[in-house]
Amino acid sequence: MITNPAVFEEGWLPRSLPGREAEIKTLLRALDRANTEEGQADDLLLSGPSGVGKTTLARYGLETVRRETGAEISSTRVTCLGHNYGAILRKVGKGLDADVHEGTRTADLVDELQASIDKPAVVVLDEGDDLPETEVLRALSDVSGLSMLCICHDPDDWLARVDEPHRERFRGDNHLALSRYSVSELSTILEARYRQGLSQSSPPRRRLEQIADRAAGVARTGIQTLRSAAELAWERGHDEITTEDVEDGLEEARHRIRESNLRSLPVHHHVLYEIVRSADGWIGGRELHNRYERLQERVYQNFTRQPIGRRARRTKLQKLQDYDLVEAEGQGTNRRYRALDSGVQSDVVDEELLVV
DNA sequence: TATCCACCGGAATTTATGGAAG
DNA sequence: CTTCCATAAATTCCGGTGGATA
Repeated sequence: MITNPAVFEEGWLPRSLPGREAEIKTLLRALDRANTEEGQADDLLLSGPSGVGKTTLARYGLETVRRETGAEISSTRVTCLGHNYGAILRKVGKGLDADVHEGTRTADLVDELQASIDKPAVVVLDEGDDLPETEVLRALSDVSGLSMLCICHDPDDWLARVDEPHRERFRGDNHLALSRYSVSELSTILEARYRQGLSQSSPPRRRLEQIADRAAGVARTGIQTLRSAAELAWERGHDEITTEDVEDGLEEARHRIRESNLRSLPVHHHVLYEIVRSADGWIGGRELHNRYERLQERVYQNFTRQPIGRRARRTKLQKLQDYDLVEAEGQGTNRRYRALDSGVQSDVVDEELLVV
């Protein structure tokens, strides 16, 4: 039975990060430069697939350097997704308690930031893949005492969009590329969560390894699977988590993650997703577009948004793949799509509207 | 085999929108 | 208020690819 649900929450900060020793060392060295005469930490790029602990590592590093060196470093985390230059800088300002308010002009934001900084500050720019312009990086790097910790999925793609002079700041030791965990590492992580969130007794290592293996080294999936599996074991009256609990727990965990992914997307994605899902199996590009065009008038009359063209639809379909909602295979005219979990359905687009 | 057609996705270009300036 | 501007989103354009047809 789960005694401490907080252990399985997204924002839980563990006491240690097994399997990330080398990365922590590099991270702490970069942050520790705030304690030198420069009074500013090194800029850093943190990259890796989703769910492997990029955000957690950043938080851990900041906590640790504050605790171990007694350094006064202020920090704030900003999610870049869907925000522009002004919005991001305002969030940074508010996060660092700068004198930034409604009336502050965008042009004055950098000055306000500079004026309010009296000790080293670190801005964590999360979800950096969608950071639209490099203008934000340029502006923030102009502020002395302030450094950036950028988080993204694909470092090559991210670096390619950063202009040349800034690119060098995020290379070599200033780029930490996190990979998925090994089964042994993730098992150790799960063991700690088990002890803190479930029961004092040590769980069977084999079961934890099974979860780690099924989660393919993705910590978020593994932790959520452990949570669901434990709940299922309790409901089913088992003393211990069984293989079956793990398999069903994995499904539940994936289902939850996908539902929350779909909810975060706008209307067009929902329309396309529901068309793919209603196909009940693979659907070719040609038929997908035909259905969209046949249904668009009816489906979109409930929304302010207008239907989009074919090229834009492909972009949305790519996003659905990135969000683990749809898979695609084949090239050219051969390409086809399929919903990964047909149980995940949109609460925005009514499936009744899709009936041909 | 040669030719045509449709789809994919990168890149360039245009359009829409929201905020700031006058 | 209107005009101007910056940015994100959508469209247009195009080379690559694969299936169909003769």
